[in-house]
Amino acid sequence: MAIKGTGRSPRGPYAKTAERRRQIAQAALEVFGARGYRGGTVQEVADRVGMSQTSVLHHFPTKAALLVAALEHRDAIADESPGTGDRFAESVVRQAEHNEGAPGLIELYAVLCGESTTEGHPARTYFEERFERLRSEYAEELRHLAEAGRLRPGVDPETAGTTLLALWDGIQVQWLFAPAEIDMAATLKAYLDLIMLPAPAAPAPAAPADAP
Amino acid sequence: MAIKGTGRSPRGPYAKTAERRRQIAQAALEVFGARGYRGGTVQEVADRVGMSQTSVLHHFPTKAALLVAALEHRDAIADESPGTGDRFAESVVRQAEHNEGAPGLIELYAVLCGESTTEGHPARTYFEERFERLRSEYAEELRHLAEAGRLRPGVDPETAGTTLLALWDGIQVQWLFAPAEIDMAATLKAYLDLIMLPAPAAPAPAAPADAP
DNA sequence: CCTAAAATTGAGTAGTCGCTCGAATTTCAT
DNA sequence: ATGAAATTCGAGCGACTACTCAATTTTAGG
Repeated sequence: MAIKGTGRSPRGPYAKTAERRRQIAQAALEVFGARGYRGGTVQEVADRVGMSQTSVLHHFPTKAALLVAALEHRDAIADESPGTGDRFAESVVRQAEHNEGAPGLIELYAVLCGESTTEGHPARTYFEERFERLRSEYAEELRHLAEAGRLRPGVDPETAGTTLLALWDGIQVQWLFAPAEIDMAATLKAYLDLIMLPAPAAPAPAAPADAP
Repeated sequence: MAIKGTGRSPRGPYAKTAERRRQIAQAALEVFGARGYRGGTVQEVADRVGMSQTSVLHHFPTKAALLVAALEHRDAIADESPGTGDRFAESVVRQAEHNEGAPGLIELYAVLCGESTTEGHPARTYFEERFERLRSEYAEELRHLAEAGRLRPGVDPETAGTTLLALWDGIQVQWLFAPAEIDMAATLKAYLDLIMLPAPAAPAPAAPADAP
């Protein structure tokens, strides 16, 4: 039998194709980050990879598909699942510091986030789902911290989660306009310090030590 | 001499012109809010006012000028100078509640804020200046509150001002994606309650009143 | 009323964009 | 090697864009 694996007769992609697609996605990330989706062009992406516009559209059939590829590529690079428990605040701050070193990621995020609120924008559902997912992830993490007594009394985990997400997005935009004046990580840390209580210095002793 | 006032011979604008320009600016606000600057068209603005594209460009010579007019029109409608002292927090929350009733203003702001971070965007300096102005306004207001002992110890006025601004912008974006789930005013109030201390119940009596 | 400035408009221009089509070239299992 | 599939590309299409120009209509000062 000449059939190998499933009986699909068409040949698969060539060896270098995966790498080519990654190059295109990276270029799309940079172009849409610098010019927006509506402002960027397929030609510009092609130029950056050094190939023809037609070839780019061979790998990603439409401009919208190119945007989706750019967003997925960004996810693969930027998004790190937040630490839990004690490490939650720490990991949020660390990721903010890390992103500061890759401005292209922040640009893409900020530009498309605003642009995608417009009618019929291909990234709309991406951001809708992302916001809902992150809100519930943050809220759950903060709920655990509250149960552990690490949250300042009166702080609502859902509200604080929404606030943290909004603050993060907002501070990125301000940073893009004035990178010298804005310290993203410090601002996030200040908010987290506000809603969180310091860990007990040591495992709380069952009974206070007697004074001699 | 036939010269009247300053010696300008050309006639001024007609009576209805000011109103026409306001209509155009309002339409531009709606169009750019719903489609963005790059996604919106001059023709669409003209259609909404019910006049030809050429006439719109007679009043505002370029598309960029149309955007500036839309932003200035928004400022005239939306921006209210924040109250001072005790009324600062109150007025921030009130303005958030008020804006919720005019989604077009929030759309324009959110869309253009992100879009204007891109290269050569005509609204870039508008947002640069706006952010810097609001940061210093908020910081100064919070500094006064700190001097009055109304700020929680350890809260830095500059950081809190930047945070408030970032939070406000970020929560607007989340609200645009999920208006049913997000309460902008409540989220802002929760942050303000976190950084502020309640006013002393009454002017501290010099001496406790005697009980008969 | 008259007339010059202001406002409005239809037609048109040059340019750009996403995308298609057919052909040439490269890859790679046989 | 060979040939079919995968990839690349030049040419071009149709639609849309901001903006211009010349001509007409409306306004209002004298």
